[in-house]
Amino acid sequence: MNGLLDIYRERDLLKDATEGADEHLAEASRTVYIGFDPTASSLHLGSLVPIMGLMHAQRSGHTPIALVGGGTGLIGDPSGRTAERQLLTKEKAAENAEGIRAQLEHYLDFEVSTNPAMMRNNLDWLGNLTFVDFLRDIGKHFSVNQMLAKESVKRRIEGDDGISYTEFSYALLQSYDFLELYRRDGCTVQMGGSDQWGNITTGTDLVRRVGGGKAYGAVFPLITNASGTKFGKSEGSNVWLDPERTSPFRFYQYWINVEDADVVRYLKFFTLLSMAEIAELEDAVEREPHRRAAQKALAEDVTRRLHGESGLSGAQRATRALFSGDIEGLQADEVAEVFADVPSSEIAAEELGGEGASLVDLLVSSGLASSKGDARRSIEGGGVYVNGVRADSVETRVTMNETIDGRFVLLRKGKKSYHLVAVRR
RNA sequence: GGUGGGGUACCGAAGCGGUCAAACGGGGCAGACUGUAAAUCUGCUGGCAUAGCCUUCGGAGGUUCGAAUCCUCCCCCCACCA
Repeated sequence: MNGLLDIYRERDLLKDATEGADEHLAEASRTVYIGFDPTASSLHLGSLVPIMGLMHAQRSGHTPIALVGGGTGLIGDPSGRTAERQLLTKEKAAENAEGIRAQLEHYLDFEVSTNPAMMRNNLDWLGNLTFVDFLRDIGKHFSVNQMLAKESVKRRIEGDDGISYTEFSYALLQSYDFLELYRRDGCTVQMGGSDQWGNITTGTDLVRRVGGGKAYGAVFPLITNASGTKFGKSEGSNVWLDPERTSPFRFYQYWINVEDADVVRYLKFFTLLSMAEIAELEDAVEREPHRRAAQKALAEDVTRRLHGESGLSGAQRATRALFSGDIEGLQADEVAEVFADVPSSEIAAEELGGEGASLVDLLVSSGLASSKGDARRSIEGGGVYVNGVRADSVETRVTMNETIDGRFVLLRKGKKSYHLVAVRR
């Protein structure tokens, strides 16, 4: 029997696992959990590996639990803050949990009768926990000596930054989560990113000591880029799963732009394509890299899963129009449709009358430039296009003559940043 | 509480009375080359009314013709000691 961990291994998704986890997961259907941080109402790409981990687990017959840290999220990382830390209200935490659940539904099945996915919020038990109870029931079972030996703690103590008591205690709270899930849902396995290894093993210890049962842990590798930049960031900001925050078009583009050196690993991580299919794509990267078959397959699969067939086709239409066709030939209606996904703003028709509006101002108001100076520098560097035509002067003004059917002006900065200005009458 | 070392632009890090909007590296943005890739090369990277002006070097005062640089007080961080 092929266990869950073998599936992870095959896809390079397993960094480490506790003793006996292999057999435990191969023998029978188990309940496994991963924690997600609910500081925002949306997850981003950093959570995609754990999500895929749960997805594989459910597909192999296990019951996945997504735990949102409504309680632990409150104390998270206290360093580097000067402003008063705004505590999440219970309502806000619940609201964020709802948003996260909606996103997880694209990956996990909450309805299936045999092993439906579940959501839990640790605020349910941490919220009522008193400090004294915590010290008596949980703290008692931890040895400070052992905790100091944990890699994550040791590094902080030896480093220049030190570690606060709050953060030091974080591992205990996370361990307590595991214990609660073990008691409530019979959960025996916790998974997470490799940075969670210390917290996870601390949890398995607690379950053994207090719960009297066996518990296991497994961690996924940290995802890196071949070029050393941060995975999951596009132009410096997070790529979100929420279409309101990251449009399907941008999401699709993120994957299309994955470099050759990463694409095969990402196919293993983020799609369910078989190893044979991936091997074929790997071969294609080798033989005819310019076709970028692997990037396209990756972008297609990942976008379809999250944004559905219509989200995918919209993204592809926009991509075709932007990168292979010339937009000059498009009708206004087509422009509107194709760029539905692209950031847009409005401008009053009067502003384009007569002399028109200055391109510099438009770049600033559209957000393509952060200041007028920035806008000027971009134009001087030859990186700004109006309706696909390079702007050659910082004095350029945009008038009604430049609009597409009097309805739109398409601004572009560099190769990939677009902004559609709609004319309001 | 004591002693010592620090707080400089997105990050790291120079500068230690004028030539400082502040070296250098990283990151970011743009251009060239390409395959919407990587690597490489080039330019830019506080704001504005851009040959000029304004606001920045933890905070507030002060000395000086002139301060990131000197003085005073305060705040914060780190290490060691208690």
